[in-house]
Amino acid sequence: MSQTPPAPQGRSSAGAEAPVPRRRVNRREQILRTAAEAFASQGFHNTSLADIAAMLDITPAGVLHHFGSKTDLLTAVLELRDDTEPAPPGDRMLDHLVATVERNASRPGTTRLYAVLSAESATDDHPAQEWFRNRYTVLREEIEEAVLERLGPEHREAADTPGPDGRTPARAAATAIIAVMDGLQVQWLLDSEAVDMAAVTELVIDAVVARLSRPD
Amino acid sequence: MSQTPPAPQGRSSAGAEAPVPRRRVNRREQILRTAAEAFASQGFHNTSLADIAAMLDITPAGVLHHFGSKTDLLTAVLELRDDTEPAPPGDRMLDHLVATVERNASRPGTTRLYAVLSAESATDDHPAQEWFRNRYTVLREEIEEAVLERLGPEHREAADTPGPDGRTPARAAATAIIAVMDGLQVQWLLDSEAVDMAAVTELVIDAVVARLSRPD
DNA sequence: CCCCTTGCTTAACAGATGTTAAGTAAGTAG
DNA sequence: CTACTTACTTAACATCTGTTAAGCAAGGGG
Repeated sequence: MSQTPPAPQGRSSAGAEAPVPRRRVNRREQILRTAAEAFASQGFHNTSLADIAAMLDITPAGVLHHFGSKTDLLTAVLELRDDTEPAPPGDRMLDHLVATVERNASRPGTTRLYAVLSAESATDDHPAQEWFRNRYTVLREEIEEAVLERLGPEHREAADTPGPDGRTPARAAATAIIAVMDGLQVQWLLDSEAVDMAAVTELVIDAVVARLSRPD
Repeated sequence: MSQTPPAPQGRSSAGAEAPVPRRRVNRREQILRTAAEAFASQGFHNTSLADIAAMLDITPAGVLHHFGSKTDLLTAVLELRDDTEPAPPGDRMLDHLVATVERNASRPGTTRLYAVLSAESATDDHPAQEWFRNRYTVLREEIEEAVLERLGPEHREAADTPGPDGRTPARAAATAIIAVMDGLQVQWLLDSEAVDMAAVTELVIDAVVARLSRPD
């Protein structure tokens, strides 16, 4: 399960080293990034504190000194959103989504983190469940708004009118866009040659928006 | 993690029972279904043989008597496709997909099994990785064919012509359709009230096919 | 009646798991 | 120099992990 043997438990190997210059840089963040990497590679349940500790060359207890428990660590990792740029408001957010997907394609680590954890969170009593539930709710609202914006005033009303099930077409479109982005990640992670995430995302956004403009 | 205490390890509780009429029905299948249920609820790594054994009221070793290892169990579970009806060929397969999604919405168990395992399989050295990689490859080919069929002869050629990246529009559409179905499952598992899987799937299929008909 | 197969059990294993408590060494502020 | 804080370590824990080996009870076929 882990990638290295039990780990010799103790700084670097031999003893005649320079005492390591006591980093003043946030050790917390360093651990956080390492943990994120590990969770992305192996999922949450299949990553042990020993794995993470070994990557940092410290002991499991050393990790727990900064975060009280493994669950707390996960929570902190999820909170560490590295959206360098905030999503622009209005319908330009849809372009931003495609750009984000494109950027993700060059960073398998972050991509895997959310792809793996979001699905894992759907299991019983998973500590990240509430976090993802809330994330999807907010995302659906934001993207719905962006879709309405792009449609323009003449189609806006139709797309904003709830159907028989109480859900608006624009909301369905938003749900679809999020779903494509998520689903693509899994396919891409398994076979990156076969999938162009950004192109397919763009295709779906355009297609769905066009569909709301004229239902035929 | 498990749902019951360590499990008293031994058939039913007291001893004065009828000897249990030695089921002749395939015990293997019974175990398989139970394991599928457990993997769906908790994922593969987070499910122990003890969990599965407890649900069957036997010991972990009893489970391993039928399947040599936990990994073998997973493989067997994945092979157990319960597609009651085989997918129809031609463009009617697209309708079949929507019907399948609709049926999935009434069976959270199976839905969760594939949603959770497919994402989990994207982690390092996961035993189900090859299985899912192959599954997606085949699915993409089949759905691409169905999309071309639906487009009709007049648009077929354009959709079947590879773009600059060597991938055909129809293939991109197939990738998109699969991605939506997968992504929807996670959103739905986390918040079934908020998502109508079948409706959104249909929306995307229609929208994407229409888009291939007239690119605007 | 014997033997084989099926379906388990009990026992033991080697190792990993998250977490705790207590101690230690180094830097920092006063 | 002293007191405090930070960042760990060592040690121990209780529990769970998948897996193996050997044995036993029941039913069926001969």
